[in-house]
Amino acid sequence: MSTAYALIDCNNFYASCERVFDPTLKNRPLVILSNNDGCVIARSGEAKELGIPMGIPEFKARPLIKKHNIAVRSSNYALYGDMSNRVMETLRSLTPNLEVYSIDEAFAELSNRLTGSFWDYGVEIRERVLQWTGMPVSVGVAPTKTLAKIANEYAKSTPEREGVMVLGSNQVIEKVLRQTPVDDVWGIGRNYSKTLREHGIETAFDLRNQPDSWVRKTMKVTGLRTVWELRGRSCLEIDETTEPRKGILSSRSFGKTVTDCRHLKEAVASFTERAAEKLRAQYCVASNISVVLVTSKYQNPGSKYKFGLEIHLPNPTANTPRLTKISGMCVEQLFEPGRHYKKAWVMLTGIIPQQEVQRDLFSESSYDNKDYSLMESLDAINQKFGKRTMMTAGSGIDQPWQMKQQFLSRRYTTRWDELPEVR
DNA sequence: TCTGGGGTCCTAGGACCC
DNA sequence: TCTGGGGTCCTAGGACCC
Repeated sequence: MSTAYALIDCNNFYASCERVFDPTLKNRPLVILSNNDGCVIARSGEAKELGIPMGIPEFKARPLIKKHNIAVRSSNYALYGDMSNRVMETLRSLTPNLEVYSIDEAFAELSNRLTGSFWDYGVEIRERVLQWTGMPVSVGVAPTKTLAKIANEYAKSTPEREGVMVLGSNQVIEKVLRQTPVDDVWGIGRNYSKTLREHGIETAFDLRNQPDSWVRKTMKVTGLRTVWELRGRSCLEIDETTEPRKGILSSRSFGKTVTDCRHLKEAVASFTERAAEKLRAQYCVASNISVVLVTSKYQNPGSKYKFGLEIHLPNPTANTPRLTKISGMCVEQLFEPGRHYKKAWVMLTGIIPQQEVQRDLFSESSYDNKDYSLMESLDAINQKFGKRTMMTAGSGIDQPWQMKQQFLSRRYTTRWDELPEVR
């Protein structure tokens, strides 16, 4: 193996973050709920063993939670985001070629190492991250990213591996692929795995042995890449760049259903505010904004429950008041009395770097220097004094639609007033 | 009663151009 | 009856990821 990829993945990331700052949670089963406390989105190892499934609605899990005295937390993204940065910085101290793939995983490219030393490298990563951040991680090493994912999974589920697995020789790869259910392969989701199983393809090993033409036909080029990667031919490279996002979405379910237009406009205004903030954080402007209002899809199954509108902005902008005004007009058009709204979202697309904006000489509404410095001060104030210190009046003060967060832990690392205390 | 919030890539098909 | 051949751009929708 001359070039190899490592996948470093935090174990039960959200649960581990909570534990770093609250030792009473050690060894106790723990679940983390989605925004709005709707579903279980993360579980500690103990909670998994007790049979709490991923994604289950909280009310369905409640009997088990009671029975086993499982600890419950609302998701605390301020805390998780900060912990994630610490882990990634630690990884960068050990490997220059790092691709941060998600909040809790990163790929590293390892060139010119001897097979023997991959294992040592994995152990070193684990030890350093644990020591510097308190976060347990697992490491999988293999000739391709797809195989590194599988190696990582194997390291996690096989305690004897002590959190590190190297897939080097063909014999070992084959043995592990035979044990890997096809739906555990990266890139194979619910739909494809159903199709594959209908064709008698049960394991990663079976999938690897399918002819290219059939794979291409049933799973398109992305599927073919997956199969080649399983065969050890690398098709996916390390991507270290952080390109600007192509779309920025801000959405929330409401704490309780919203039926009046004013509150709906407030909610959408505040989502617009957040989206615009993200947009400016990457020094970009948007050329389109779309607003979607959502009612319950469970209430009248099959009937329409999403109502959306997209507006093209002749002059791309990142100006919050301007965007808020447009999204408010969308709400007015979409709103129908009598509907019970559960959720809304605001999406910004057609995103281009600020400097590349075509100036429109005859219009005052382009994103000019005055706009820019106003927004810059707004962001600076909110960063210094906390979110929503300054906001547009349209986003409402009382915000009755705010999400439920009954079990929120403190933002230990990002708020002075919520630092952990030692007695 | 109660069901998350972000993202990516690919493809097909239509509009439109020369 | 016969009815070009190529291209681009955009959108909607479907698949996937964490």
